[in-house]
Amino acid sequence: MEISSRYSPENIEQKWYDYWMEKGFFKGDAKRGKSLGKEPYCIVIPPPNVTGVLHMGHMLNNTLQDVMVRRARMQGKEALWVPGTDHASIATEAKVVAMLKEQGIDKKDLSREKFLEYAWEWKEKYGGIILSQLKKLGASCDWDRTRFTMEPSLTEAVIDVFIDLYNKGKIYRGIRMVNWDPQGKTALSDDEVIQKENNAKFYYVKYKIVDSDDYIVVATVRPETIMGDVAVCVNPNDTRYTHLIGKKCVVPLVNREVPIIADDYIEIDFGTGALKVTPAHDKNDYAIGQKFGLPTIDVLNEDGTISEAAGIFVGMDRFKARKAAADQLELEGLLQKTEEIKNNIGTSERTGAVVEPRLSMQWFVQMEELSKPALDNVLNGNIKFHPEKFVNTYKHWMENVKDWCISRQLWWGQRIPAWYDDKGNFVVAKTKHEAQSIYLSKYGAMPSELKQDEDVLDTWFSSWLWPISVFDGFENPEGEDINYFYPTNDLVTAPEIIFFWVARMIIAGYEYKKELPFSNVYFTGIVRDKQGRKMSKSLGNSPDPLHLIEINGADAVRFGMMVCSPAGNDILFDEKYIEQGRNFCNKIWNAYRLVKGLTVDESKSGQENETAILWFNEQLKATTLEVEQLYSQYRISEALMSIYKLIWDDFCAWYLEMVKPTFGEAIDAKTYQATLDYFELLMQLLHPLMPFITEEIWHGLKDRDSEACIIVSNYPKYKTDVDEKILGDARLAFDLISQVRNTRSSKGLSPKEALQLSASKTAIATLQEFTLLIKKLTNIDIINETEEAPSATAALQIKASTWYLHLPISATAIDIEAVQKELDYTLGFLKSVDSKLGNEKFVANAKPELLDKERQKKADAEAKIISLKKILET
RNA sequence: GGGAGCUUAGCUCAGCUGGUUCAGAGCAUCUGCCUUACAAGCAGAGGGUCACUGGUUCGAACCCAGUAGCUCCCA
Repeated sequence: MEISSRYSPENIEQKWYDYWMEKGFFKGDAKRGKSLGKEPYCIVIPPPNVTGVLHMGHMLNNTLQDVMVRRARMQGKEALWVPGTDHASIATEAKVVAMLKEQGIDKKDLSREKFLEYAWEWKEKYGGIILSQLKKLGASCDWDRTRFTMEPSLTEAVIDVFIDLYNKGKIYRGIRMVNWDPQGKTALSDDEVIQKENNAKFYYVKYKIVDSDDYIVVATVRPETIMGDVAVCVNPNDTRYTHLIGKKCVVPLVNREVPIIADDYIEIDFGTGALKVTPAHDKNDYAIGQKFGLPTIDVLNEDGTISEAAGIFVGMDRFKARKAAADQLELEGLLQKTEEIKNNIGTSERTGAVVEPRLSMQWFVQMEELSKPALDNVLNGNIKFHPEKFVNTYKHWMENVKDWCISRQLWWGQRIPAWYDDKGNFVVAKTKHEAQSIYLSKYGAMPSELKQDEDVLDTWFSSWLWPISVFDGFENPEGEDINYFYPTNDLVTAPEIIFFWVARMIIAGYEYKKELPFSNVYFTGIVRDKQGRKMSKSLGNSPDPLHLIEINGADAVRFGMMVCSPAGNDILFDEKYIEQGRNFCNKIWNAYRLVKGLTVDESKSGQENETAILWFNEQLKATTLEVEQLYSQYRISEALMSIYKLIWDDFCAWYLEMVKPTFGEAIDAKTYQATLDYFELLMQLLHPLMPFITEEIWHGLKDRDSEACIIVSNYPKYKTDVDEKILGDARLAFDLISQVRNTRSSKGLSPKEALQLSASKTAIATLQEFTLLIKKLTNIDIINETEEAPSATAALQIKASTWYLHLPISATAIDIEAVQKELDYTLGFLKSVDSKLGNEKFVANAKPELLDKERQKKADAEAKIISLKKILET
């Protein structure tokens, strides 16, 4: 069989993905799981935004989920990974509006129904892109279960939950200062607002004191809101202004007389110490307004233009109005000065527009009580966060949780099930019909007309139900799936949505299932470029993941993502990592070529390979256990690195070199079988991380039944303890081997020239099992027994014993300096051990095991010193 | 302004309850090799006052305090 010396993933990956799909290996089945008594293992995907295309963050996130679910599947659990997307109200609506605009259609000219038709059309066309991209990555989702937050069952769940919470008094409607996105023309929750540093100007504006020629100067960054001023506020302890408190001043531009009030909220040192109070346009001002019973004058329209109420600049955009107001003030001589400053402004996560604090009537969820069990169960460890540090963040947020604004002034989403009469009375009900009967019983008369709320619910109000709603757990609380797969096991997500989503899912879990939605939350890092910048479309610093897969193969890309992503740390992505993955694939592939190219000779005993086989078995066992440990701590990158080294160093560099027959020779059957078995186990160990190449090789190694695939094979597992003795001996043998090779290379001796070794009887005895291997791997033909240092040799120090490599006369010069250095180090080391052992407090306080260890160190060091001195004497 | 976290080789990170044969890994760098599985490879090598300053301790990269720098979250 001719196999290429380079691994080419292109055909292999598609082939196996199709095959897995055809065989239905990705399916999770509650009935099957239950009847076979299997443990369920479930992940629900953090539903990607339906408008999204695959980016590096998705790659990282979904590779991790795939690793976990594949491993669970191989461990014999009934594994299920539920895929899906969310409807992303704002983002999708913005996309659809933009698309319509290109076609010359204005949203304003469309009815709600017509608009939604377009939106659904758009969703059908583009909404599945991201999921199909995940398939290229190898994601083993149960695609038949793909859910969407706006499909009927999930929508019904949202509406039912809204009604339920309303009836429990947990949802209310009220006028609040909300974050307003003037571009999306909708309210946003606090979490959808991103603070950005901004260069702004402080305008120092003179407010004339009534009945006086005096002025009070107010510093503001927002002169366009002056028309909404209803007071000027100073700190009562600010002696500069004490005489003005209680007087009135004149608001410039509109010449309105307003009071000068005092409150200790004002920071004396900030600006001029005098604050203009604009309750309609600032959260803190609003609070002051409430406290002092001041009116509110809303000078902005919903699109961010100046409103009628302002009296001037009506219809002008807010930023233009800022300039206009400043110019006007300047003209009137009321602008004392300006000053450049840096401040933070809120921007909309979705549209990027500068968010406007705005008073409006919105729906809210009362969070304080609802969040209690969600906080408790994270703090007590029922739900674990990885890394743990996020518990702090979570705790802080939950202890200061604010009510959640859930209404959005959009059409794409679940419409709020509230019904209004023409007087503004309302009832909450699932249908108009029900609304009418509730209305009747509530208000004692039939309404002339009931109109449903125009607004829809926040997308996260759908997503927080996701772990329940994907199993139709609201519709059918006793359903087979929800009972079997809920609570789910692991959630993998980005820390930036810990509040948006993770916290709220936990809340919903306890509210509606009286139980946690998942046991573990793994927070990934943010994918950055190697300069540490967040990857983003606008920076253009994000590679196209599909292109990367095309060029390098999904396995290499997965390797690259996993190897540089320690839990919870941001990852500084560099294509070098993918190259490393590609090289790794090639390494595995060539090992496979070697093994497949061997011819077997049944007549050979293979006795010389016994040690190699025994040793590798223990090494494989040890690493498998270590990997198990690492997985349980969610240290995926370290698990991968352990497997990498096991395959590359232990298997390829040591084991295969040990058992490889000399050129042209055949291998014995027993060793060949052991090698195939090991290779198979290695592939299984690696499969969750690199699914395609492992499946390919696994099939190539042995003849398989048609149903057998690595993806559903049994994950390597060991019950017996590791034989530390053979691992320790192997380390010594490897040390000796590399020292021999090293000496050869430093003396310029060809590896082809056979040499001899000498060592004491005891030294040889320690490595008895490995002598054949040592000879083979270093091209040594004879090992002599000697108690004295032979001449014309290089001394190799292996722990406490010395080995002598016989050299041709031309290369006999001993590196005295190196030996002396070694001796000095060892003497120093012995001294520190001695001083420790001579220290009464140490001997009294240290644990007995530690004492033994120190005594052993002492003995070893002493032996080493003796042999080093001997070398120097000769 | 409040809170959390980070600072270990050129880079990305390990280093679990303090104990020098633990200062480590991968990548990168350098040297020598196309040695019949693999140059996407093999054999070697160099590289760190564990941010800084004090303290606790028989002993500190690890614990404590302070300083500096960086990051994130909240206002």
